Amino acid sequence: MYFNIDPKKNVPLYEQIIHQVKEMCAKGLLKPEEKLPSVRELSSQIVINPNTVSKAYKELERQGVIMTIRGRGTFISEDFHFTHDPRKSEAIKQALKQAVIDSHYVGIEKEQVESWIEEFYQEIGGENRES
Amino acid sequence: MYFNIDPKKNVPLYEQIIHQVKEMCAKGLLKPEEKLPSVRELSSQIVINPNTVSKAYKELERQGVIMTIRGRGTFISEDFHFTHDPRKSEAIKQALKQAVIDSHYVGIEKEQVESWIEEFYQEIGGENRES
Amino acid sequence: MYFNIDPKKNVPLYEQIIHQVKEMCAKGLLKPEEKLPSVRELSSQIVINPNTVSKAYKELERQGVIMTIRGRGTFISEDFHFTHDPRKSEAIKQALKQAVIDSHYVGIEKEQVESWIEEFYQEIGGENRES
Amino acid sequence: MYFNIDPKKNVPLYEQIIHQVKEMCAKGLLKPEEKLPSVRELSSQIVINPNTVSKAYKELERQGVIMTIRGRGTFISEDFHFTHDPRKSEAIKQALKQAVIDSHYVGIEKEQVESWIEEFYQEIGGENRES
DNA sequence: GTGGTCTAGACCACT
DNA sequence: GTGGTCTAGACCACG
Repeated sequence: MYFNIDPKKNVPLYEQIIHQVKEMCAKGLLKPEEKLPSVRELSSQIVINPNTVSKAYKELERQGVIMTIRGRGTFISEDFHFTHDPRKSEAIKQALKQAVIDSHYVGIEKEQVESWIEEFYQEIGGENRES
Repeated sequence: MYFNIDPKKNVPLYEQIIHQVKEMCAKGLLKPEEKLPSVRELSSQIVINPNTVSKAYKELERQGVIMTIRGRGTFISEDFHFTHDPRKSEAIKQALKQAVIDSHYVGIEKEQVESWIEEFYQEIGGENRES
Repeated sequence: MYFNIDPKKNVPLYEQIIHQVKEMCAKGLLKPEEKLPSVRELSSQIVINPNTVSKAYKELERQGVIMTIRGRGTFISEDFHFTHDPRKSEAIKQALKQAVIDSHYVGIEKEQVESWIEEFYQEIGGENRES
Repeated sequence: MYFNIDPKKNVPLYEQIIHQVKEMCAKGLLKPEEKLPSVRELSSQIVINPNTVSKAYKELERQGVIMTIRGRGTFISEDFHFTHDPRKSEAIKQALKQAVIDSHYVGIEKEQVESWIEEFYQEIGGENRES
């Protein structure tokens, strides 16, 4: 459970938390039913306001990635199932398109992008929670 | 020069303009030295505050994508060259990673992502301005 | 006496117990004077903190649904009578209104809601304790 | 746009706002594309913290009831479509069941409940946004 | 002007 | 101990 939060990034702190939790889940570093650090714990660990951590946890719960049990804490969902939201799907496609165009302007080759994609799927691979 | 701006998206309007200009350039729909609509023209065309268009143009100029000639108007740069900024490169890699993870949570298959990437490069295709 | 308690719900555990006891009473599955499991029994049966069960029993007793006889245990009241509290009545009306509005937003038809209501009253049916 | 918020209720303030907006929409008192009061406006009107109003608006947006346009304000969605979430559906059914059981304990007759339901649908009727 | 993010600190309900 | 709610007040990005 090591978080790497950077307040200098223009990505909101709570989103950085969301991203990292999802990444750790996807990579199998966090297993279903595993306990996450409590709001207060994590907030003091990464020196951030508890409300900010809470906001991230709430959003993760809304997405079905984690679940909270009253008085006991927060845990990785054991019964995650895909959303298949067409709006999100479209948003992701746009994000990919934008990344490709931006990469083109920075002089990154197509092969580089494809190898990155391959690399990301390697990291997830095999550990896929649905398998 | 058809812009597709949607104020309901959570992407800032000025960024949407930037994205679309860059996309059109990458696809060859806008050629070097081609004239862009004036701030006033564009702002009335897409019903938007002129300041917003101005902000987008300023940023595009800063990135070297377009250039303004006083009294003549705004044009696509003819001498654009890649930046190779390692920070931007890293940011793009992170964006790609996040898109891959998010797609995983929405139930999008690896093949779908790869086909999208291929599709985007097809669109840019032989029209690459520096080829 | 089968309880179905789910700590993942956002309904407090002690309220879930209260609901289920009242439901079983209303359906006639628990008859007046019938003995309830002791706090310890129930808390170990549904794997829950004894304090939580105790809290539920206290509230049920306050509402007159059950009664505790020191040294003998806890029993369903035989002399329950309606409260006719106008504030509770209003609260229930509001809850129903909210459920109707929410159902509308989820796309549930009026007929579905009415059939559910009918179903619930069927379950309570001729077993009404004061009939 | 009259809100009736009561801090003494045990329903959270932001939920009361959510309920009332949804109710006004369902009744046709708020039309699609209509502007809602700004966060600051509403918060000063009902003497509440802006963050609380913001939280309510965020949740309403998540549910697709309203939409926010950057720098312009918050508006009723014109393209609302049902969610058909089976989990929400089940939650609503449970809420209805609980209301029926509670009403039974307060001495409310079946006919009274049914007449309330009918009344609520009368208020919504005809003005249904999807018609 | 709009909403979005973050902080600091308080109080409460639940277990 | 846990998370949930609310307040007060600050700063920022966007239009």
